[in-house]
Amino acid sequence: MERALVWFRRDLRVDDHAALSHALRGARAVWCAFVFDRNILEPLPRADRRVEFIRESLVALDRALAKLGGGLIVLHGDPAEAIPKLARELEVAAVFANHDDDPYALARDARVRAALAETGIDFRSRKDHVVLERDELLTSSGTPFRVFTPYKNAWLARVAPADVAPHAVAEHAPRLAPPPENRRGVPTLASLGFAPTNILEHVVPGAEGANRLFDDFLARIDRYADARDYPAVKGPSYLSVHLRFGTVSIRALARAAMERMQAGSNGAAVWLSELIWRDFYHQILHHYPHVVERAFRREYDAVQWEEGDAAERLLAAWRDGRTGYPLVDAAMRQLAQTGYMHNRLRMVAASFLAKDLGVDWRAGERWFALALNDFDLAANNGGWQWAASTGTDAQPYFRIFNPVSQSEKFDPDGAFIRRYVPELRELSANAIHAPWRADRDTLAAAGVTLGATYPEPVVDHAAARKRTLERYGRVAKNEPR
DNA sequence: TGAAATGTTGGGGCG
DNA sequence: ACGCCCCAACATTTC
Repeated sequence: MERALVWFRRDLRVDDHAALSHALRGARAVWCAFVFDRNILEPLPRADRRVEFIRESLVALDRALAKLGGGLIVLHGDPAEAIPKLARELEVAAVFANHDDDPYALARDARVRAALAETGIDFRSRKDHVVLERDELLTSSGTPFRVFTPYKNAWLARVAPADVAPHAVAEHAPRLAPPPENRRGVPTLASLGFAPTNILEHVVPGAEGANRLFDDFLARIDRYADARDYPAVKGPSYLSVHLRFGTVSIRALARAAMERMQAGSNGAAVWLSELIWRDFYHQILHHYPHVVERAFRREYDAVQWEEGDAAERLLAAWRDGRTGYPLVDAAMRQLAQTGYMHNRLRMVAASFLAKDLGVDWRAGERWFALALNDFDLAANNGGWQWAASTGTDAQPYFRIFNPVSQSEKFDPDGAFIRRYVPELRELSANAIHAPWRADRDTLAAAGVTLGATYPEPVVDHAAARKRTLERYGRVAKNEPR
């Protein structure tokens, strides 16, 4: 093949890149392109941290490609038009891309493929974003795994070094072609119609940002198992946003985790499980796309969630971090302020919305989808369905988090709460988890007035718990399965 | 990748 | 010394 085009989407790096490696090995001249997808950008609020992360990561990607003699062509429009147009202009024989199994992306790629085919251009896509995808790992009877633990065991038994070996790029780099003169440069945020955000205060974009985090994490991965549940502690890798946009390769992470696990690190084993959860939810989305709209366990589509103004007010209080439950509020404010939320808190916040407020989990899922820098449809949907007990391998519906005991367990001295709910800063560890239980003097001494400086609890947990047991119990009785 | 309700046990205070 | 009660601590079951 003489000429090829690599279309970057959620894989904004040069190293260990399946489509790029494949194209470089198959063609004499290879161009690289990214499209700011109008269909995705248009409905977004005019300030979105992800758009800024992507833009900055593209600048880094362009620089990395330029160092190898190439560069990045960045377009703005509908990919189904922009990619075929560019491919014809460059007279390539094929467009290479990595799989993206989100429903929108599948439809988009089908349109691109069809439009390319009109002028005889191939569309070739490869697995890149997960270690095992689609039908690669099935039960012995040939059905998809629906429960995590057997999936994980099969995954560990099945994944060989070859599955996580890097896709070579550097040695074929001389085949990279520089962008045409009129196609140079990454558009500014303003020219895309977006305002700057605060993401650069929290995240270093691009492969360099990912590598820094990864180095930092490898130095403490052995402590991951013990540290990961405490939001005030630096336990997690914080790599999720980089995994989402492919500024780091999943294979590089899995490789390191497997090596350290074999060397006896329990922390590495637990962290690898989290990477396997990611593969698990991606194959769930592939096999059961109805989860995007409905419960994985269809009988739970019949759950009667709270509705009307009261439900809207509860949802707004949850979203804005003013439920009166300090850990929940701290979590929701961390999300709004930084675009990140600690994983333990995602479970606490999701459980609170579905099982304390009785609000349809899909409303929470939508908010997370807007606010999370690392938002990934498969993982976000899986996590929400798990928390709402409607999902695959979900917790039983009667398992209901107590937001106060979760707080006492996982933020024992209240350090995390104080960081994001500063109006409670002066409360002692005894009082901070449930300020409404503290006596008048304690609150006054800390400058707290419930209902004025900090909300009263929007619901009573014990009563909410009973309502939730009834809400789900009706379904479980009516439609056993 | 719970929590609450209920049951059991055992130590200590006390008459 | 003994029975009785209380209740914390732990275990089991129930949701």
